[in-house]
This record gives sequence, C-alpha cells and structure tokens, in this order.
Amino acid sequence: MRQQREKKDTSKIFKSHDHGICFDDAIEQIENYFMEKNLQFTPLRRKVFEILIRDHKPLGAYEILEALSGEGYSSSPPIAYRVLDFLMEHGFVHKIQGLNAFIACSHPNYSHSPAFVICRKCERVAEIDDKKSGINFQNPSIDNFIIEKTTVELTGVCTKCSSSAKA
Amino acid sequence: MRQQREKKDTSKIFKSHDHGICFDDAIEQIENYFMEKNLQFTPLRRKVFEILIRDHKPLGAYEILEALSGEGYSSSPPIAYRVLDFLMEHGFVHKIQGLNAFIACSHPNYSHSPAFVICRKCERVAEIDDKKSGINFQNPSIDNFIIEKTTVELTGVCTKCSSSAKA
DNA sequence: AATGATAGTGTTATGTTATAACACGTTATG
DNA sequence: CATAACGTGTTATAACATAACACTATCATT
Repeated sequence: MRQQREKKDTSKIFKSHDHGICFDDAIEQIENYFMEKNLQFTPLRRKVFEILIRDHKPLGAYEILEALSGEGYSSSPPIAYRVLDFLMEHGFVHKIQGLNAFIACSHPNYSHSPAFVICRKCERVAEIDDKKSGINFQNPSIDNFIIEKTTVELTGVCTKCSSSAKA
Repeated sequence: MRQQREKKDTSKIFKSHDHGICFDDAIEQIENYFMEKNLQFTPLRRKVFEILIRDHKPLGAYEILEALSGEGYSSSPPIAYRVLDFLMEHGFVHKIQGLNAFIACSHPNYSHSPAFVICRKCERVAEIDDKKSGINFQNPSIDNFIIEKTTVELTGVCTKCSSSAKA
C-alpha cells in the first residue's frame, strides 16, 4: 500500500481539462472542416458528435442510438452506424476495437495514426498522438507493405486506479 | 502493368515456408508448454489449435465451430469461445480485432506483444514480433500507465497484391 | 418548371459475433 | 466416498452490425 499517499492522478495522458472549452473548440473545428470541404454538418451528425464529445468516453453504437432516440431521432441501428462511419472517414471519430465503441477524436487537427490508452478499471480512454506514442512504423521489415490504417490500443491500468489499490 | 514481371511475393513478412515443419513444431511447442504447466491438452483444444495452425490464417469463431462440427464436436458457440479464450490466455492464439477472427501464434516461444500486418486484399495476416515491429512502448508520456495488453494491427496492401495491380 | 442525379434520413429485416446460465460426467483430493 | 475443480455440452439470449429498399429535399441541367 505504499503508493497510497498520492491519490491524485499524476499521469500526463488522462489529464483533466476545461471541458466547456474543449467542447466548444471541437465543435468549431468540425464546423470549419465541414464548411471547407463542402460537407453537410446536419443536425443528426452534429448531435452524434456532440454526444460523443460531451461524454468524452467511448460509447457503443447502441448507447448512441439511445441518446439519439431521447432527442427525437430514430433509433434504428443504421442511423447511428452511418453517421459514425461518416465521422470516422473524416477523422472526427475513432473506433476502439477492443471495446466495440466509438470515441470523438481528440486531435482532429493533425493527420495522425491514433493510439489509445485504455484503463480497464475506470474505463477511461486517452488518445495519444503519433508523435508521442513511441510508435514508429517506418520499419525495414515491413517496408514493402503499404500501410493504410493502424490500430494501436494499449490496455492496462491508469495511475489513479493502480494507486487507489486492489488489483 | 509494368510491375507484372515479378509476381512472386518478395516481402519479408509474408514469407512462404515448409508448412509441415511449421505445423509439427507448433504442435510440439504447445504440447511441451502444456506438459510443463500441467495443463490439459485435450482433444478439443488440440483440434482447435490444429485447425488454426493448419489454415495459418485468421478464422472466425463460427468458422472454427463449423470445422469442429465436421470432426464430431458440438457446434454450439461456447465450445469455440471457451477454448479460444483458454488458448489466448496462454499465448497460443491471438485475436485479430479488426477481423473478429482468431489466429494461431507464430512466435509462441518468446513472450511478446504481437503486432499484425493485414493485407485487406488477399486477407493474409503476418505476425511481426515486437523486436522487429518498430514499436517501442517504453515511452515517457505513458510511463505511469501499466500496460497489460497491446493491440497493434496494421492494415493495408501487401507487396504481392499491390504489384499485381488495380488498387 | 420538369428532369434526373445525389445525399441524407427512415424502416424492416436479418446477419454476425459473443456470453450467461445451467447440466453432466470425469478426475483429483481430502 | 464426498466434494471440489475442470472440461464439455446445451439452451437461450445478448450485443454488435449490415443489406435492401423507401421517401424526401436539394441541386444542376434542360
């Protein structure tokens, strides 16, 4: 129990933040992107993105559907999956494969190969950007392979959960 | 069509091999491991592993079930999932998250964080070991996070498929 | 304004992947 | 020989995802 003296989360990746600003920034970024690309940021698409960025955690498609239906939208599965696919294509949402869940992108600005750090206890997920992830795919042994998409998910226990004891 | 003259697969990761030897080695390794650990390498477990190592490609749980049922075993889903979970716990099988499929481990000997290279055209999957993957998770920004499991999947197009034309 | 193409949403039905809960026999152990 | 642990079998159901088609609105072109 020697680590008990520090209960505060000291990790750098699950940092707390002003979520109001985070939310507004994210919405603004996606609005601008859609504007520039001449894409429709429809009420449904906006709502799905808002649900994801609001919770700031991975949500299953059916959780999103439930939220949508609470807002007057249809709750048939294709509604959610189509919007999610669309948002993923444009990099504003990522799928966490290990959880069958979707999360709003934290770094929509730069093109990147996202990597996720997932705490299996508190279920928080942090997106770490490719510059900082320690991952380098420029690698001689796979030089001839054309990488189109990377999935990197690191599952374990975050500082907070491991210091607040019981494995 | 200028690349047509070389149809042979020149990539280093999807190398061909003597599969008879590969198969026998793998079986021997798993037998030894089970022996040492006092685990039961039951006919069912053996069969599941054989199915996977024989095909040498990812198989869905229900494909495995089908194969099992052809061999006189039950084809109810828990049969496959339980054995797969067991084999995964011991590192002889990995799940390819992006395909909802399971593959026999190519490097059962060394403890590792496997990484997979997946060609979306020919659907071959290569396991590259952590020493060669170009991935380094010893990374200051996640130093406080205890990684228990890593999922790394690189999806794209292999040499063979990209040289035999049409994107 | 009529035409037709495209995009977005809605609906129904179904396909695919995975697990819960319980039953039964065998083997190992006290 | 009781009982616990393990492996397999069974039924039912949960959770995740897509196919196919219908309807409307928008927009470009005639």
